Amino acid sequence: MSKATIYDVAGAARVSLATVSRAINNPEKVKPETRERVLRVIEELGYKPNAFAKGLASRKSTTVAVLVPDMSRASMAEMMNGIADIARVYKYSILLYILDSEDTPEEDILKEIVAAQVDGILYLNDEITPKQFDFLRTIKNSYQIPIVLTNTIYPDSDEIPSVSIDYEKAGYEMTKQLIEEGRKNIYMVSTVRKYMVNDLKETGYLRAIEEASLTPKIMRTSGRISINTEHFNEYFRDHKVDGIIAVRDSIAVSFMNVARANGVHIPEAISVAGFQNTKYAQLARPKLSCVDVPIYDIGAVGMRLLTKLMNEEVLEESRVMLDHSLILRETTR
Amino acid sequence: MSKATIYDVAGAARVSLATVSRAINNPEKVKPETRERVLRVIEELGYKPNAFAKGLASRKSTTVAVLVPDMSRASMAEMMNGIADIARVYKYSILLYILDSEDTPEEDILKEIVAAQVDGILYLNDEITPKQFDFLRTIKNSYQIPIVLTNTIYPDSDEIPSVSIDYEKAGYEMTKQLIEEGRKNIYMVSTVRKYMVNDLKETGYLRAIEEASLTPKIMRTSGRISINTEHFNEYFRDHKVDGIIAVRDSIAVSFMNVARANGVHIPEAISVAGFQNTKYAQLARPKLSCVDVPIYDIGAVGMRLLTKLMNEEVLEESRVMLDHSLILRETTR
DNA sequence: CTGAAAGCGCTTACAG
DNA sequence: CTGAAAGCGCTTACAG
Repeated sequence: MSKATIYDVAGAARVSLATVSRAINNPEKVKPETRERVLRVIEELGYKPNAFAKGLASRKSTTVAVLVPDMSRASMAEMMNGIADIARVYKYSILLYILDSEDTPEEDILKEIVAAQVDGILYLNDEITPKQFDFLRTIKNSYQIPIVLTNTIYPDSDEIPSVSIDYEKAGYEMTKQLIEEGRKNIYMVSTVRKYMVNDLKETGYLRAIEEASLTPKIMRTSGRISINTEHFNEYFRDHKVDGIIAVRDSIAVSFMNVARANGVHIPEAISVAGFQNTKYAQLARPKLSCVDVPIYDIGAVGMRLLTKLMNEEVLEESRVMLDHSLILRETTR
Repeated sequence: MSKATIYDVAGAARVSLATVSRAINNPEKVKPETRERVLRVIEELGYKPNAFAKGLASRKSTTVAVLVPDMSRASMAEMMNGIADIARVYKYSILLYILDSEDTPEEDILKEIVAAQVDGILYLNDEITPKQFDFLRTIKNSYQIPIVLTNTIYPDSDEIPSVSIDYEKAGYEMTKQLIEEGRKNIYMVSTVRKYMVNDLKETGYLRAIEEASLTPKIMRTSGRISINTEHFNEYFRDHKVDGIIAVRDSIAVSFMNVARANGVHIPEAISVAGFQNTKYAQLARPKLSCVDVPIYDIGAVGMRLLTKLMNEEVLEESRVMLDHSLILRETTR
């Protein structure tokens, strides 16, 4: 039961270890009979090449690093599913690096990744700061490690390929939807921290609002429910609101709760929409209208793109935008 | 910027590569002056040992495999955070293996893990079937790889250490709580599939129900919202219900939605409770009462336990139960 | 305390 | 098509 080595296989198949290696990695270079004999022995012995020896000798790891700045988001898990499924198809292993949201010692991570000799990197988050982007660019340029941004886009630069949906367009469309419902005082509820993707949603929102000659109103909240509650309460006292587009489903639901507590009916008085189509949206009452983001697919396509890059194939496009759709349920009319 | 090797360091520090290796791994075995000189050079060159060479030579990978049968659960992400934080402290890397829920070719995964030479394995899920348990036992015994079960317990066997809360007790306590509220027709809403942890919750429920001489009523649902809805509707037609304990928060919320649609008031007519204290529970209206599971801690303690095992330390206890608590919000009275 | 050398299990030109 | 041999970058007894 202890692991067989390539020598064991070579001995049992009466060939040299070089032939065993070839039978595995370049089957076409070895005579069919020999190959089959070797493969049979491999099967019998349950042989599997030692990943370290292989990595050391070949300088390739068939491993990708997945950098996750923050695992706490619900969508991360689903994206990981997409990544893992494709990784399995292409025989890549996944090394997971969770970056602390605040004090990320990026130098250390960099060293770790380099030492681990990963063949590629997937950066998966809707937030990416200029500093983080520079960090990724350094890795890419200094060590020639291909990188794909997953579910985010870095503006004004095609240096690092990305996979996401067209968040600007999605923001535009959802805003347009509320405008067509006759809403005049539409707020976008965005986040305090600088999230690239939320910026795009805002841009889309602003475009639609301007086209309709309405007044743009952007409200920024923290992600924390307790703080939001107070924040929203204020708005009900001081402002006129008849439409809300939140950058996340959970924020939209949080808003609805406050609205209800203030005796406001949804969607009669206010239309509400979110982003992502999470379980929160389905579980909420009334059921939340939102932008559906194909998060599994984003992960899967991102990983697929990375395999191409690692294979040194040429990409047709460096910014892949998957299709999204508006799911209109009960919080819009 | 291309990676320095141990030879570069040795050359620059005017020592042999053996000394460099010792300065890193067994600092006490090298004279302070020499050590400092070496360490300074390492710093200057930005040297980081090649993980493959190190793994190959030492037969240790400082890598742990995290086996995740299903990434889609919200709690998984939070548990991963706990694991990753502790892994970082002890300098372990994380290799992520997501098992397909259905057709897991366990043999393949086994081979991969063995080939990857991981030092330890974390199995993280609330479900573990006898088959999966046997699989883990095989790995443990045949390859001497330490394993820790995270957020699950395998009954009647201490062979594999585990970290979780006392789900039986939690189930008991929550049931007791509803009984003390005067509820007589308390249902436990559990899952169709065989989840070990849910079995424990049921056991606790049954114990409390029996003690109070009530009739136990276990309803099994799938995890899917649409199916649940129909299922719950039936219950309202045909059964008397005044208490619901769902094995997951999301199921509890789903139930509440159906209750409301049937004109039933919560908590006046029915007390409802869930498990986990997820964001669903906080976002729901009325706010859901539930058992709080310290999921981050479970991950962290699980990883910590694994480091001890990998270090061949003796464990004081092989079943670690962390504290839980009942959070009584608005769905109980 | 330090160095020379073997060895970890593979891949890959280089011959044949 | 196949084999002998060097080499990947480390660790670790073994001497000294």
